[in-house]
Amino acid sequence: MAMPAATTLLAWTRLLRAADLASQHCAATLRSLGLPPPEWYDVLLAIERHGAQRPRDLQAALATEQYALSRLVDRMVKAGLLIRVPCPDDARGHTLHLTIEGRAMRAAMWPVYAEAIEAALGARVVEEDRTALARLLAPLAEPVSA
Amino acid sequence: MAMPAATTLLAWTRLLRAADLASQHCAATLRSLGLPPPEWYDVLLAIERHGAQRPRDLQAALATEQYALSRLVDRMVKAGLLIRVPCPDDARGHTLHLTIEGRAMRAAMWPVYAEAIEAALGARVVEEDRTALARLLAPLAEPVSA
DNA sequence: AGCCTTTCGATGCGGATGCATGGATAAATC
DNA sequence: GATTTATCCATGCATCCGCATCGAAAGGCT
Repeated sequence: MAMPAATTLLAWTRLLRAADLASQHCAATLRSLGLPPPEWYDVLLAIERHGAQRPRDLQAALATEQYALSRLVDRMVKAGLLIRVPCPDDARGHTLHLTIEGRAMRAAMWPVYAEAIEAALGARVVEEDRTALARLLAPLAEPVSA
Repeated sequence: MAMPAATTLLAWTRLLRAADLASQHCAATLRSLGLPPPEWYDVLLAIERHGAQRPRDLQAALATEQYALSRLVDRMVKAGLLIRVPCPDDARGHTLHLTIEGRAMRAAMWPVYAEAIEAALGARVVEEDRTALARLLAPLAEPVSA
């Protein structure tokens, strides 16, 4: 029942609040322009960068839950941005490919996403402090058990 | 369509990931012991500290959405931790009071919550860095428009 | 007083999440 | 090669969230 240090509590509340505000701002900005939420961008980008992938690989890369990704892919397939192609050497799985529309959507989202990130973070913290922030957050961006 | 600086993107991803991991760890720890989620603690603490309050005050203090708080209070009332008392000078509203059980629940949650925070943050970042982190996150813990 | 605007809090509805589980295939073990 | 175990992905179910909106009561204005 050790009471955490005051600095721990302060850092804790600010960390959670800052991340919440930032992601909210970003999601709201995309939404206000009729664009899909940030997660969609992350999926589209991952596939565009590293080629067609299987769900389990995306799952690891994006640090998302298995069922959450499964349903996210469902929605993106339904929206015509992704297609599921049966995996030749593993009948359990499939690979996820971008459609033309998927590629176009990623391109359309980027300027908006980038602008939102800039507004939420870049424009509010100077370069030097962003570097320090990234360094301090590095250990926290790894799983707790590790 | 300005591309954010590399340091901005790095800080961005780490911020979101760190907060997600931290809050996940905390929620999972409470849940594994059959305790309510962190938001419940925040409500209980706010009322215990500052006395009975109206929803709109809690809403400001906890930075939560109006409808989210409304339903959160519903659940907590149903669980017997809170009661809604009609407001004498404003027939639209009511004040939220802790029950005995509510007080007991807050006390029961604290050691677990504290331990989870310590594990997720306190034990992974030294005092000096926690202070720096809190300072760097300060501007980001304010609404984006401000 | 009578209206208009604002504030307070709840809620219907569609959609997303978390948890657990299921069905199918692949890999390992014997 | 047959049986067990592990992996891959989907899904039923309950809960929770987000958005919009609503009814009721205050507060302002003329």
